[in-house]
Amino acid sequence: MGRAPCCEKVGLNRGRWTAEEDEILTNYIQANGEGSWRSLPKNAGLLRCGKSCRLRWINYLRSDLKRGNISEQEEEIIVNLHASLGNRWSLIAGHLPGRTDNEIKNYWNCHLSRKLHIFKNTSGSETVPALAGAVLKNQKVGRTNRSNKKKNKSSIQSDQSKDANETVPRTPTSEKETILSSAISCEEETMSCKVLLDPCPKEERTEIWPNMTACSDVYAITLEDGETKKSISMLKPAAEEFTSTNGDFCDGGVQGMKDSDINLRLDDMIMMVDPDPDDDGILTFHGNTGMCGSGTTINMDTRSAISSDHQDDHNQEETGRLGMKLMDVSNGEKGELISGSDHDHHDDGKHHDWEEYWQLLGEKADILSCPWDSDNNHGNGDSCDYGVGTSEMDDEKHNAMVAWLLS
DNA sequence: AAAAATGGCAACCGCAGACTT
DNA sequence: GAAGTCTGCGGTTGCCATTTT
Repeated sequence: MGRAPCCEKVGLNRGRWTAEEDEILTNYIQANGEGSWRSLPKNAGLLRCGKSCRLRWINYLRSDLKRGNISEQEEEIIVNLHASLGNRWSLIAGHLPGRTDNEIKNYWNCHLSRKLHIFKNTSGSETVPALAGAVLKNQKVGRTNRSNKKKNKSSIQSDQSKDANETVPRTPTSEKETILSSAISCEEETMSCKVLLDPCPKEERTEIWPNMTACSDVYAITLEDGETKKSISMLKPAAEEFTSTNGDFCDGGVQGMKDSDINLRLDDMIMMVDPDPDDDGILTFHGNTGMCGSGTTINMDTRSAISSDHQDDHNQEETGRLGMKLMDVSNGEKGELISGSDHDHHDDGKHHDWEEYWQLLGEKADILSCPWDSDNNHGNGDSCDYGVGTSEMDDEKHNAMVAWLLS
């Protein structure tokens, strides 16, 4: 069935609203209330599309709108909510009284995504935090040069369509989102895991890890279980520290980071995530964009932690903890327990084949449709022989990996 | 001083779910 | 249950002001 147009566009005004139109619309809504947008223009005597009227009212004329710049507190809320909600601007706006989804969306596209872009570019090519990349990738924005856009509209459009093929869907529906952001899902939704960008006040960082004075950023994983909320902070070392003692951080660790830090983090994570290892560790993992934000860090830290903490004793208890239950996210059927024991870093010096693991994971979880089987995602062996390129590992793969490590 | 680039905001478009007939 | 309509959402584009070259 073809969708009928919302209105006849012939003979209607478009573009900027005049003060007179604003007044007519305001007066009409004050007298008759909101709603019936389709018939409103006709009844009010406006030569506008109903949708246009609604948009004008919601985004500009409503009396309860807050004017002025977005405050730091509001920005923090936006960043945090975006980390957990993604581009659901209306939901985010719901937490910011007086702000509209359009306003927040514009603010994000103009300010925050640029900040993240800068963050990305100043973090070093080898240690690009996936957050910036993920955000930009998910949004597919990255404000382009308007002039160039005008000049090269056709080429830009072809590039966009190309991007669309290479990146995640631009607006996941709830179902799609379940698949995308919860590439790994567990039996029941009893907890959710979110990674928030830098929600930890700077002064608290030194309290958490006083020997990490050069930390440039803190990420936090927030676990929510009904009313309770637990947070785990993840530190991102300053760029200059983000190298290993021998050039291979997987084996050598990270300068400026002590093993105790790393182990503490993993232990904390395990305790937080799975306080009772005997249960099935029922968890659900959400928030792909946010989680991607700490991609490099978490990836590196947890691997390092595993290699230092668990490489010598992959006993059943530990691997049981690290195992996960998967379900087919597309049909809701439960999957079988997959243990990570065969894919970890063993003390024979060999790194077992993660690619096999991911393949298995994909089969079990029915997430093969996720676009992470690019050759670019295959480990090159230079930086780490886990079969997964660190900076190139894509979001879904990364999410799944972290979820696996956490669960 | 002029042109180009950039920033910021407002508005439009198309899609999809909810609702109605 | 199907068809039609309404509404809301997110992505994109247009326009204008400001800044940079």
